Amino acid sequence: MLVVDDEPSILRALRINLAARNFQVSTASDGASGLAAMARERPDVMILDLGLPDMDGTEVIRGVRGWASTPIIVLSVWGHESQKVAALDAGADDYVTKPFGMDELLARLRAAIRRASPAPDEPVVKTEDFTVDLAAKRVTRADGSDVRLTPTEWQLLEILVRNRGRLVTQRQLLQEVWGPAYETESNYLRVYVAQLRRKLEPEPSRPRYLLTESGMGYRFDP
Amino acid sequence: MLVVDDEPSILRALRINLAARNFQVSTASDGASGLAAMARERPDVMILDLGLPDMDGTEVIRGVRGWASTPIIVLSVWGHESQKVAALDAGADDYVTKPFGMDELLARLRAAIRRASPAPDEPVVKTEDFTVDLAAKRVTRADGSDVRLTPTEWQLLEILVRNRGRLVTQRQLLQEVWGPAYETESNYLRVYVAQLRRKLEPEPSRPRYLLTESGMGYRFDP
DNA sequence: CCTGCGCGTTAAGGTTTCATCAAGATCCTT
DNA sequence: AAGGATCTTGATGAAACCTTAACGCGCAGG
Repeated sequence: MLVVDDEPSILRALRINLAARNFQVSTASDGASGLAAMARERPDVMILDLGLPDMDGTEVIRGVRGWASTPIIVLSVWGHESQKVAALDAGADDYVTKPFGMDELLARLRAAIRRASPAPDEPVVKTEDFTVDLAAKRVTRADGSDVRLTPTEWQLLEILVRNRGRLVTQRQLLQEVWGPAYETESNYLRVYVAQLRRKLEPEPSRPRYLLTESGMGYRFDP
Repeated sequence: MLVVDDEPSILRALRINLAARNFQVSTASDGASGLAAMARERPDVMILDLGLPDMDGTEVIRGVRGWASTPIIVLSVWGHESQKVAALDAGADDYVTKPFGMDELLARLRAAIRRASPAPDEPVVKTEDFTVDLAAKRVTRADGSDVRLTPTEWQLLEILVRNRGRLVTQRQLLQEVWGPAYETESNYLRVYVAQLRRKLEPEPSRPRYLLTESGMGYRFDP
């Protein structure tokens, strides 16, 4: 996170408060060095005071918007409404007037960050023989062909893949796929694990990825 | 655009000003009808007054955020800072205190809309048999002829194409096309997917692009 | 050696889900 | 106000899926 402000007191207050929330804070005290820091460090958010000594705040905003869509929160002493409009239309994401409450600023920061990171990238798990894409709900064999999985098969595989390398107990599997009432129906597991092996393993009767831990549960080993 | 406020004077002022800017405005005067209107009309932005007669404003925000990421701008008389924090953390995008300047509100609206419609990464998707142009809302067959799609057909196709390669659950499709109240009407999907196939697939009864994943949803595979 | 247990495998039945068609209801335009 | 397009709704046969039961195998303990 980058804070650009020419008042040392504000800079200090922000640095302390933000650092206390585990934000990585860097600072700049004029527009030019702010833009330079922006290019150098690529922060997640920029907090920008409009009253800078060297250049107009909207110029800084435009300078950033030319190449990045990083959220910009503008900070400013109470000015004319047209100033807010200019800053927002230049590409700012939010506008807070000083004096401001730290809690409000933090909340607006969270909102800006939340908006900017919409894609919690789901992992793609690869093995030598197939690839599991959790986001697309898709399994592809090494030769490129798709594997057709039924809903239950997919649920089961998903749990095992999300816990890859770890042993998952029969109880947990049954509970998450079939519900708490089926905790003891380990028959279901045998049937469905066998189906998954038939579809995924190069040698279904000698499993390499979907391993049985006798008496306990199953493990997916990539 | 949807405005939810219980003060008729504000409602009128906003309606006039927004309509003058060529916004399509619809209104609601309490939380419940606001949520209903949201589901029914799918506006691009929601302007929400926190002081509603029937329910807490943050509840409305959460109600929307449960299924949509439509920008929400909160309007409120000056209150305690914690109110702002609560609204923003519930999922609001911006917070404006009354009395407010119309120009500022409009600028914040523009900012919210700008953020919500990010640069479409790949607005044209091609297959061997047809081309979908998301920006122009147009589908062209390989021989150059246009495909006529009804609004509902287009909405459905758009979601599938935007998520190309990924499985989209029935739930998500129903929610985004027909609204959260239709989550279980999977009949609609069958009818409309069949229509899309009839218009796009070379062999409608043996789909190549619009694939069914039984029990889970549909997938567009280019 | 026999027995019991856990696991793998297979297949049949019953149920759910899907594709397709068509008729009414509704919306929109003329 | 009529007509066409579009959207709902219901019914039907077909396909996919889930459940269940039966049987074989290997292994440990009696």
